[in-house]
Amino acid sequence: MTVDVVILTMSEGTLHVLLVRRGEAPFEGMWAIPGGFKRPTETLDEAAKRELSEETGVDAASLLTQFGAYGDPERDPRMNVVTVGYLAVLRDVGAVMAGTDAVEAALVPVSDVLKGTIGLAFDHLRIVRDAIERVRIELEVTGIATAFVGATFTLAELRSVYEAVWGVQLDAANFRRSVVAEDGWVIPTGRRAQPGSAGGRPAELYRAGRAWKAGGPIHRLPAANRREGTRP
Amino acid sequence: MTVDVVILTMSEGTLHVLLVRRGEAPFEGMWAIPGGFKRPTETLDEAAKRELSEETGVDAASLLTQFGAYGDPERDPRMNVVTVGYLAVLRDVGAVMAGTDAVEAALVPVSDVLKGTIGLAFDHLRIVRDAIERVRIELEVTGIATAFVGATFTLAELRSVYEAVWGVQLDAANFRRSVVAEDGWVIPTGRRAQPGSAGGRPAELYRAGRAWKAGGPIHRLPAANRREGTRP
DNA sequence: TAAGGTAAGCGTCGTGACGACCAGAACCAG
DNA sequence: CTGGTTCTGGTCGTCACGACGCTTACCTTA
Repeated sequence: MTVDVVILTMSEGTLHVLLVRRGEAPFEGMWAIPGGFKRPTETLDEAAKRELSEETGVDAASLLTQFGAYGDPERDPRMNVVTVGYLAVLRDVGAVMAGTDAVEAALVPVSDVLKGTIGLAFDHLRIVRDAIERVRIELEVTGIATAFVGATFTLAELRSVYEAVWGVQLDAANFRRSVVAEDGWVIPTGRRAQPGSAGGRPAELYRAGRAWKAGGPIHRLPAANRREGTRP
Repeated sequence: MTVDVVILTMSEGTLHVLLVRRGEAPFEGMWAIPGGFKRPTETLDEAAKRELSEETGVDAASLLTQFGAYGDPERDPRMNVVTVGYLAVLRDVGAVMAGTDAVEAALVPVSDVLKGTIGLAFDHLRIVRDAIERVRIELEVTGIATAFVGATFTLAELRSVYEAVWGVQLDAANFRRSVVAEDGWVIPTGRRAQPGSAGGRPAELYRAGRAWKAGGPIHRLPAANRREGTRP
C-alpha cells in the first residue's frame, strides 16, 4: 500500500505539477510523483498529508482529495503494490524544493507531461492524467479555484486559473459579474493591486469567501451547449 | 487489500442496495456489502468485476466504477485492511440471491441504511453513503440512468430513476422534452407499453442511444439556482 | 504636460434553456 | 357512456449568460 500525491500549482500562467527524480531502482533517474508507503497506524488521508508535508513543507489538508486507486499487478515490477492517488493544490510552491528524501524536485508544465515529453515512472502518467481530469471537475463543482491563488487576489488572477485548467478563454466582464454577483464568493478588501508593467487600471484585491468551500460560481461550458460538452 | 461493491438497483420505485449477512466474525450476523480480497494476479477492476459476478451472476463491467479507498487502521478489528469501493448499477436483480458464499442476501432500501435503521458492519455505512453520493453525481454527468432500467423502457420509468435517486419531483412534460429533444439519448421502438391497472394512455417504449455513455440530458437543479444547489 | 496604450470595471442587449401550466389524446373501470 | 388516469404536445414567462461596447484609471513615452 502506497500513497502518491499529485501536487498542482499555477506558475507563469500555466498549470504545473511537482515531480521528483527517483534515486533508486526501479526507474532510477526517471521523474515520478512523490509518494510512499502507508504506515499501519495512519489513515490514507493522514499518509497523503504526511507525504505532502515531507515533500513541500506545506500543511494543506483542506485541499487534499483522494481521486483513485491503482492496483494493476504489473504496475510495480518489484512487487504487488496498490497505490491511492491524492490531489493537492497549492497556491505557491516557492521553497518546495526542500524535500527531505527527494533527490531532485521540479515544477513541470502539465502539458509536457500529458504530451509525453517527460516520461514518468510506473503508471504515474495515468495517475497524473486522472488527477488533471479530477481538478477540472473539482474546479467546477467545488470551487477549488481559490486554492491556486494567494490570500488576496485580483479577479484576473482568479480568471487565469479557470482559463489555464480548462484551456478556455473567459470574458473578463462576464466572469467578474458571475463571481461578484452573489455574496460569499469573493470579498473586496478595499485595496488595489499593483498594475503590471504595461500599465492599465489597477485591479481590486479580493479574498475568498466561505462559499468556495461548497461549489464554484463558474461553469465549464455555456449553459447553451453544456449538454454536448462531455461528448467524445 | 479488499474490494467492496455497492450494488444499487431500482425496486418498487425506490433505490435499493444489495446487502449480505455476514456468516463469520467479526460482525457475525450483521449486514454488509459484498466484497473480498483482491488476488495478486488481478487488477482492482477485475477483482470488483469478479466479486460482482460471484454475488449476482451479472457481468456488468461497463457500469462498474470505483469511487473511493478506505484505509482507516481501525476499520477492521482483525488487521490493517485497505478496501477500495466500487459502485455497480443493475437494472433488475431477480435471481441475485444465488450468491456463492453469502449466507443470506437481500435488497434493502437505501433510505433504511442511511437512516441507520439497518446497522452495517465495518465502516460500510460510510462506504454506502459515498456510493449514493457518487451515483447522484454520475446520474447527472455521465447519464447512468439507463443502467437502472431494462433494454426498453418508458419515459416515465426513466424519470422515476431520476426522481428516486435525487429525491426530487420532475415535470413529466419537461422531462420528456429534454430527453427527446436531442438525438442520441433515446430511440423510439415504435411499440407501446402495457398501461397500468389504473388505466391511462399507454406510453411509448424507447431504447437507450449512444449518447448516454458520455453525459446525461437531465440536470439535478434548475439552471436558475444550480449555483446554490451544493451549498450546505 | 499631453497623448496614446492597456487593463479593469460597468451597462445593455439578445438568445436560449427551462420550469410552470394547460389542453388534448389514449386507455381503463364501472 | 362517464369519469379517472396517464401520456403527449404546446405556450409562456423568467432568467442565466455570452457578446460587445463604453468608461475609468493608471502606465509609458514624447
